[in-house]
Amino acid sequence: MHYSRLLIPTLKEDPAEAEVVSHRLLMRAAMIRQVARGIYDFLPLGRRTLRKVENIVREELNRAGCQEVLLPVVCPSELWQESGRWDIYGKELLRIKDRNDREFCLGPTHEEVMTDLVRRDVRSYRDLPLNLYQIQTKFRDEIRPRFGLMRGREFLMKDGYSYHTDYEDCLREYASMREVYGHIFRRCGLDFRAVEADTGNIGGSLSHEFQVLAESGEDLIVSCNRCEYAANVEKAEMRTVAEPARADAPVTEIATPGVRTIEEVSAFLSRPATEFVKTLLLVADERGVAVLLRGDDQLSETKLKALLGATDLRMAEAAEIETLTGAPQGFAGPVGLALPLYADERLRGCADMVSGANRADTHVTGVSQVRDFPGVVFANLRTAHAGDECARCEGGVFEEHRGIEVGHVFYLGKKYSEKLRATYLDAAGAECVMEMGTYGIGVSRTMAAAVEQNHDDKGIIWPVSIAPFEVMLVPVKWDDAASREAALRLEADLEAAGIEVLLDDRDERAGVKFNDADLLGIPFRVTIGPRGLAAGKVELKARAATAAEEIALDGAAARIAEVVRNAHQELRS
RNA sequence: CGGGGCGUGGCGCAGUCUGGUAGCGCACCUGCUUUGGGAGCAGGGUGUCGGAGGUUCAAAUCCUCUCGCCCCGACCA
Repeated sequence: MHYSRLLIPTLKEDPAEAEVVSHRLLMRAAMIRQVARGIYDFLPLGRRTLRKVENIVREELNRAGCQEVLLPVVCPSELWQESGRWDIYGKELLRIKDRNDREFCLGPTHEEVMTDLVRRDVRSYRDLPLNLYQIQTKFRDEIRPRFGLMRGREFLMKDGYSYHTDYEDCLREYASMREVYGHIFRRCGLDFRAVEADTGNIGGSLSHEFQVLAESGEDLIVSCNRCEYAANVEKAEMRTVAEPARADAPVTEIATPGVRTIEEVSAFLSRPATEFVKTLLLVADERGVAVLLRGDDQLSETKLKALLGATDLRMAEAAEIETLTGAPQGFAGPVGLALPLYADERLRGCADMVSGANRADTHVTGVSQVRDFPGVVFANLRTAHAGDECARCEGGVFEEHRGIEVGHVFYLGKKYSEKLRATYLDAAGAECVMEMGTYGIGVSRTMAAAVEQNHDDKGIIWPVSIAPFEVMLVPVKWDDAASREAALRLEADLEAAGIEVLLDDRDERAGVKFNDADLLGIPFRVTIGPRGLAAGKVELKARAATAAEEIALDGAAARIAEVVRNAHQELRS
């Protein structure tokens, strides 16, 4: 392919709105353009990379026995009414009406539609198991789209759903998908972790997220340095290490006018945050509860929600706090608080702590758990951090990473199949509800994650498996007949060898070509110039490498093709 | 939804406070010179100043409304 024939309007300057590396570089390298908030065009190069990711996904899934289908973008509300999600999904679900005033939504996920397909056409246990997937544009009207392709409203997603006769078979498929996802992301050249995750609103009880490690990631995860355990910090199970108990002290009230936050009170009293009981007021399914944490810990709402079995959980508003505690925000404490109390394990048996007094402008010191607030339910409620001890092994310690969630696998059970009556007849002729699993991959997000992980200050460094082209030919003097001839021949030879080649046939200065080549990030660059040709040589440089290698023009195509194949091979091992 | 910011040529921005002929850099077009890491000179085209309304002799600039985009928060596959 010749550069001048492709639409590649690279940008010399950073677009003002791009915050993160992938957004900036994908824009500058002319792979994407924003059309509206969270909605993007894919230009030719971007389309090619997206297609590469798609094809890796497709190949690996097909190999694992999954079948590709294509479901509609516009989905009738009836199915969503049936599952009950029409009313609970909220504003993220973009709802539209047709000319007859019938309600539809743009599919943000397709459990309903896929299950509808299956329930209509699958009758017998003989037809199961079944794993169907599609690669299709999704729309979620996110409150706050950001970071380019990382959190768009419209995005390309692979979503798959599996149907089984029983739990064991569903778990087998779940494990298989987990493994396949590993192959997929390895082939995409990504450094990632499969982490245990919360199942959120989708429901179900078993879930792994595939997190690409990157500073710009929106998720925080911990992984054990000793065993395989890795989890979202919201979910991670860690040990509570016993602290040396401090001596009891009498409860003493202290005037703290206008001093509210842990930081403020800590500074005011000159005592560390570790000696504070932080009291948070929340509303769980319309019911007020108080959660106690050590001053320096953060609540994991995920863990609390799981503990309470609540479907709706939110922080109390200022007015509600006054009603619940009798004091303005910033002065709540466990002593004498007439609410259900849930405390993080770390507070078990603590003594001589500081907390709010449930009275305006007043705190108390000398609070002891056993003596002053014995009636609490203890649980692991705090967010995990680096340095916490792993609960799954002996002696392991957590490391902390930021991650970009590019894939998830969920065991769903019968949540949707029951509501939508997806049933089959077993060998005995009895009607049974199917077991389900659901498996997603953010295809466009994976593309962004790859850039987050593979770039330098000059541009993108695509892993060869998802690069828009494998080799870029850069004749530094396009108007030099010998250079041109050598470049065209090399292009033909490489293409004959099945290599995807981008030939920069622009009549530009060398500097411009090199800079664009670095920006586009095509993994191998071959520089062709009069200087080298005089000696029968061209220059081969890996985008990721600093040094170039001189190779003989004679046999160059074979040599380059080999290097490219090796690079592919490395991602498969 | 709350807080903050920004909309001026394709891109990046100045000009707005203090109203008075709409600018700069890059890109683009033409010519000459140049040519292995974003060339030089000369010439050229490019704008409903996001939109609507208002104030004024006069509005990019002041006022009101509105739309879009970005950031922070709440929220969330």
